[in-house]
Amino acid sequence: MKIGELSKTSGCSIQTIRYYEKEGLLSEPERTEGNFRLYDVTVLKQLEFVKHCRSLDISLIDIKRLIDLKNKPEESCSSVNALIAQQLALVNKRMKELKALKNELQQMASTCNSDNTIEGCGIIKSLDS
Amino acid sequence: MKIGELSKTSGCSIQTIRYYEKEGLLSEPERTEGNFRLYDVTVLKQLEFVKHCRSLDISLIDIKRLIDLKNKPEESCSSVNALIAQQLALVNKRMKELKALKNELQQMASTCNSDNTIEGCGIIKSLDS
DNA sequence: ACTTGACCCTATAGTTACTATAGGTTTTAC
DNA sequence: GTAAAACCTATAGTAACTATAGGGTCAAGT
Repeated sequence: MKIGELSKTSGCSIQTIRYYEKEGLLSEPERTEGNFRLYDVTVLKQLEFVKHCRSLDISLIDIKRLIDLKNKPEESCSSVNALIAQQLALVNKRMKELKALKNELQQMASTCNSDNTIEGCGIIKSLDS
Repeated sequence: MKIGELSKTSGCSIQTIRYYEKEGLLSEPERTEGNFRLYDVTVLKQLEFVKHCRSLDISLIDIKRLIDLKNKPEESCSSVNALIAQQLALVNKRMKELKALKNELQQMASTCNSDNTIEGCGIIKSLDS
């Protein structure tokens, strides 16, 4: 199939597919005589793998590491485990930050309506402090 | 004070200060004869305002809006309120995503150790599916 | 055979909020 | 007087794309 079809079946934009290829996340496809990319089914699996990783917010560099690891099936999977653990730590950290954020924003929102002008606006006041 | 001192007292890097100035978040300071920026205390307050907003993950564009609103004290503060509400919605959305993420990552991490090779690694398997 | 439109190609710029660098000028301390 | 520290502007780099410009290819219809 050509890139347009791959884009439709995978849900990735054409530019993203080309970008992933350039970054080494997808193997380089055959080309037609006219230089069009020509894919077989295996690339679809590669792309799904990348998409799944991205949906977990794993960075492209880490995805590349995972792909390299996949290609060494006899090695220890402890590095895979470490990578996921690290990702989890990142998510946990971000969640904490977001909770604090949410609290402050909610509190700010609740102080808004003393009167209706910016001069008396509690939100601006708390941002100023 | 010069930019180095402002940087130290505010905790913002020198480049960031210059960047904020370029983006119109700080008023342009006086200059010495030798073209060095010369700040008075009011800029420190402006900078604190920006920092506080950034700590709430408010985008620079939105901070600029807030600053513009601050300068119209007689107007209605409903736009301020809307901006904060929107920010809160954004945070809530991101928190939901992160929770889902965390769940999947935790589940993946727990499937790791069937044997110790990548070939049998449950994490890679779940990423493949 | 020719044209039209859909599809494809590469290369480059834009996005956000900074950080880092290069290459130069000014000030301060000795 | 000179050397170091601090400052200046302009530009490039970061992540993970998206969008655009300016072209080439291919299939269908006339």
